[in-house]
Amino acid sequence: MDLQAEFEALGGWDRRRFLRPAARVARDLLGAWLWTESDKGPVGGRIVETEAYLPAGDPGSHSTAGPTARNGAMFGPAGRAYVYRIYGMHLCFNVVTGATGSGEAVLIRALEPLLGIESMVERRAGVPLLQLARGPGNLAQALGIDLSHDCQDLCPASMGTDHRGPRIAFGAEPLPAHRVAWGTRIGLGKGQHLALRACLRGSRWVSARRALG
DNA sequence: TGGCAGATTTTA
DNA sequence: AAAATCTGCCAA
Repeated sequence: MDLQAEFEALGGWDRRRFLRPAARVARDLLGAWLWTESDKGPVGGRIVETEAYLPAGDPGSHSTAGPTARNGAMFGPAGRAYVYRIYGMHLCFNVVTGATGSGEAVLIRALEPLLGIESMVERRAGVPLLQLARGPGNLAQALGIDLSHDCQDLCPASMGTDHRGPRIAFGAEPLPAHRVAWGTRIGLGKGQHLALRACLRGSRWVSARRALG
């Protein structure tokens, strides 16, 4: 099927898909479409790499010590964005999951660019196609995600013409289990032992190749 | 291909 | 002081 046709055939977003535990949502998001709207239409692609951050007992999660000014979105309803600045210069984009107040989310680490590639090239200034949206900071830049999107609802009842923020739509069919590879999360000081990083097995678009199951 | 330093600023 | 990162530079 043609890419544009595949994109248009997506049912749209569904908040119920985000009400599940983060590790489950991390898996379900592989193969889902993530995009933002621009003057020239949708900009984004197919998600190939995610990381789950658990509500409790996860020392690697921002939510581990309870709500703060930064992580407030994590304790809000599922299906909203959690966007934060890291290392003083990059942004990371997450989807809040689970029950309201539980403090869990899924970090979107990489996607396969499929929609509005020209816009991503423009934003990423001379970067090769392979690296357009590889790694969470790069992905946020390619899609034009910024701090104003923090706490934004990814699943509005209707999409007004002025909606520019990120959107996610799941594919009709779930990805078969053998297409999913799990590994440990990247860049953490604590909680490194947990295998909560999900990758589309064999995808060239993932951000790191190390130790996938 | 792999390791490391540097950029840069908010956060707890 | 450390951080859910990225890039360029170096060595092998």
